[in-house]
Amino acid sequence: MNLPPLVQSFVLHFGEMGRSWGINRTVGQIYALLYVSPVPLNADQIVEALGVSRSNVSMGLRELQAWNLVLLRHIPDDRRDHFTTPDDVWQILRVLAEERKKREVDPTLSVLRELLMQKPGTAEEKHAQARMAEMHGLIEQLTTWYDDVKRLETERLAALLALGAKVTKLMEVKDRVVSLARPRRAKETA
Amino acid sequence: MNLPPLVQSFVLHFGEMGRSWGINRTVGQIYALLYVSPVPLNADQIVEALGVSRSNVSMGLRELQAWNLVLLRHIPDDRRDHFTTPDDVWQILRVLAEERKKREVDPTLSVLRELLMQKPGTAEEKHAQARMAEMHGLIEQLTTWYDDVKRLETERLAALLALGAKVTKLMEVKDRVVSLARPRRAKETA
DNA sequence: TCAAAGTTTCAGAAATTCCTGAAACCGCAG
DNA sequence: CTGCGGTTTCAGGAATTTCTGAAACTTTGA
Repeated sequence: MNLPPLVQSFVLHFGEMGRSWGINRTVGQIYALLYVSPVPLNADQIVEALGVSRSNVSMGLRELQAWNLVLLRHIPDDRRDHFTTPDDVWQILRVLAEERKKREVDPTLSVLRELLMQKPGTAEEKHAQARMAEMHGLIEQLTTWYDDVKRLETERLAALLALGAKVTKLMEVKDRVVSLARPRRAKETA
Repeated sequence: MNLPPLVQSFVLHFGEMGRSWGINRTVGQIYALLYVSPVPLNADQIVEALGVSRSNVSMGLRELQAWNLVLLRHIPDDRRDHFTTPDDVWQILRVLAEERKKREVDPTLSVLRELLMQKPGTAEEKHAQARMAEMHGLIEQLTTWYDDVKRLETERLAALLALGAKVTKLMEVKDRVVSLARPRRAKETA
């Protein structure tokens, strides 16, 4: 591996991190390299930079494409494919969230749904099913929220983030306003 | 493996899922089993239920404890340790988020911070550092938000979730109210 | 149509991770 | 102290994943 030290540390870290992250070392390194590179790179340049085999790079790039984490760039007068990462980090975040959901959450959700359809035989199964229902409910809430939020433009999303827990303040205010606006009845909170 | 079919499917699914999830098959299975079990189980019962070796179960339980995903339960007049999962799914969610952050995000954040302190030599390094700064900024925003939100009680958190993207509506309302309340100057949005 | 440049596939070698059985360990009751 | 019920550790074999080099395939320009 022949890279400026700063870049090298970054690349190596991503390689290791990839592990706890569902992608392999090489894939992590390729991504990191493309992420910090000022220009799109072709496969051979990646081979050169990382010191891994050509085929390994090829497979890595395929995987990153499957994750929608790299883009193909055509350089004029060069037949070879060149690769970059999307450069807006928010965009990257969205892609990442979407892909992980697809891989880690959706399959579980569908298994749960299926199991919840079945008739429990024993009391034990009944209990198990109740627990599964709890899990299913939570995951469904989370994904609904996510589907909702992911549609926001970046600017609004950022604003929301910045607000953080203070949103609850906003909610309190709203509740108060609402209950002022119409005569108080029993405990009702919109 | 000798389990009611419903439970078995669930357990097997978690075993497979564990893969894309940073834990190994056995650990996933143990967790799933404890999650749906109506009573705390001891190690031998787990061995029996899953058909894996005693030592494998022992290691699995250790790992789950490291993740704070299982609880030790003492059953009167029984020397053996019994295990369950926390039963509030929201609680589980919190633990999970916390642990994953600790493992997947914090190390990256600290590497980034370190690399950002260094003086870039070449122009290439300078660009790389700028990219790292972007990434660092985003991650920091996200973790700040997370730290903020994780402190909310479950009820509020759920309310927030339910609101979903509608929060932005709330924000718009607020902006309008604020700008009504005081005389309009230049473009200022609190 | 062919050759050259580039890319992908794939079988098996290398590396890593997971799992097991045996042995060591621990705490306690007798 | 000793034996027992119980738990943990660990070396090495099994299984899985990752990586490589060679061969096959594709595209393009002449």
